[in-house]
Amino acid sequence: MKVLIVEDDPLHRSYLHEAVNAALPECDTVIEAENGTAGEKLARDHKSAHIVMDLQMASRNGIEAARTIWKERPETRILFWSNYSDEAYVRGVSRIVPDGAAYGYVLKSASDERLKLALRSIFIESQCVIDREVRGLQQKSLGQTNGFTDSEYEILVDIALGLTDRAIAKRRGLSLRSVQNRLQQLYDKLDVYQTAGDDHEDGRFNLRARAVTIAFLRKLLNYSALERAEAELQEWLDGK
Amino acid sequence: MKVLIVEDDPLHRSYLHEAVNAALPECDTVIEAENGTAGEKLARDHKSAHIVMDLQMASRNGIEAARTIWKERPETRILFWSNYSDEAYVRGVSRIVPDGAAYGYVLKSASDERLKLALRSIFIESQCVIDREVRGLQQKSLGQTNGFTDSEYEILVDIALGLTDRAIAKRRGLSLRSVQNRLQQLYDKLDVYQTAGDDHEDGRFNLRARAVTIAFLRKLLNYSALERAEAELQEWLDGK
DNA sequence: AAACAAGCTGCGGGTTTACGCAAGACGGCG
DNA sequence: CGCCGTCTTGCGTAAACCCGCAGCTTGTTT
Repeated sequence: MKVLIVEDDPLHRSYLHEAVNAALPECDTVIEAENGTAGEKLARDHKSAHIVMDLQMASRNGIEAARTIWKERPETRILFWSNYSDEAYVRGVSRIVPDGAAYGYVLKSASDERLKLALRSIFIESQCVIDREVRGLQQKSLGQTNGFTDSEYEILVDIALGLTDRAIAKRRGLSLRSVQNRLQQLYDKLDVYQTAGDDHEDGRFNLRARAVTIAFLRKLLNYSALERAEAELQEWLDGK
Repeated sequence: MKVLIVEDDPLHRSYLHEAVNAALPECDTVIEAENGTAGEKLARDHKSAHIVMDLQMASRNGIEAARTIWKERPETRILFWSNYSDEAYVRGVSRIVPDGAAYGYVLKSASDERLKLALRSIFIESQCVIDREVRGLQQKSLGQTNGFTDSEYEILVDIALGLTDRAIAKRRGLSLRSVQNRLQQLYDKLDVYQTAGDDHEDGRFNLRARAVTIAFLRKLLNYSALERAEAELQEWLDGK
């Protein structure tokens, strides 16, 4: 059995290496990559079936890498090992995991024991292991209550990118009014009004900008999500 | 000699601990804190004069902590040890360092050797040690060319928070038109137009939102800067 | 089939933004 | 002192944004 580790930080990488050795005696080879790009390449070359991967990496982040890896071989088992449980990450991962694939999401703050258990569960038993904290987010995020629909999230990303209503309409194939409808819906859910008007007339917020701010503060968006969205946007722009 | 380490990540913390021991034989005590709040408290209790600190921490980030520590005892020597050289961090640090204080900014990607050297330079020789990469940013950031004035940065933060022109005017004691002037200035510097109109009429951006996006992508803003700004805003709002 | 909820769309109007134009205000400089 | 560059402010306009109202198209429920 072979395990591929994809992780930026040398300290964390060697820690993972040890953890893998300790948890999986049946594993005879461990290979390492220090960024997403290298990770993809190694996964392809070695036909890796077992991967442990960080989400936040400079060159090409974990979600990007995982997507292309899973596209090539959907049965690959991936354990995401991340510092954060940003809703943006959780949503990003949920979007790309293939049907029936075994994967895991464990926080770096988890104990050695938990990490080892997760390694065995996923790689040996093919079971999904999602950190409790992440699980909670996932439920409320994908469930309708208090969560955001895909279309709501989509428009959130669009205004975060700085598109005008008109541009969004064109991009998503909607009328201007529909875009604005969705915006209102979004403003509602993000509670932009509460913080906005308050009592006085003066403390007003710019709804559109404020929505993005709140989304950021709530980690519904983060840098990596923005980066990804920006890349998609450019792609779309080039395709006229 | 006593050294205080303030760092989230246990692995990095113990690495730092070892590095300090190796680099500073004259150091007899090392104490550790795992977040900014605890760091402040320990610094106060122990009257720490030598601190190594991460910037990105969950509970209270390094900049916040450093500010209050320096406020109480400006001669404290602090070495910032960070993963990133976001312009937002660099600017944040430059703002709070007291006149003549010895401090350092070293990236986590630096070699053991560099870290040890920095430790000795700052704590023993009272010299400032700024990572080359960070230094570059600092120069161009604070120098006028291609850098952002304080007033430009200020208004960038304000729109990133989602304030309206009117609210900004009130907050900063300016007229509406002046606020809009500064916005235009900002749009210019951020090159919002280039990406905006391009050729066609359709691909238009919402300048205000786009400026924030670009600032984020360029790491002129980041989560921690936003968080800080939001806290200041709330404070201002409460003070009517 | 009728009833209903949910989403898309056009219309209209009130507000906010973006910005050109031009008139002061302030600080250096020859 | 007068000249000049930078910053501020008011006026005015065109565009973009926010949103209530109402008519339509769906898919779902009873």
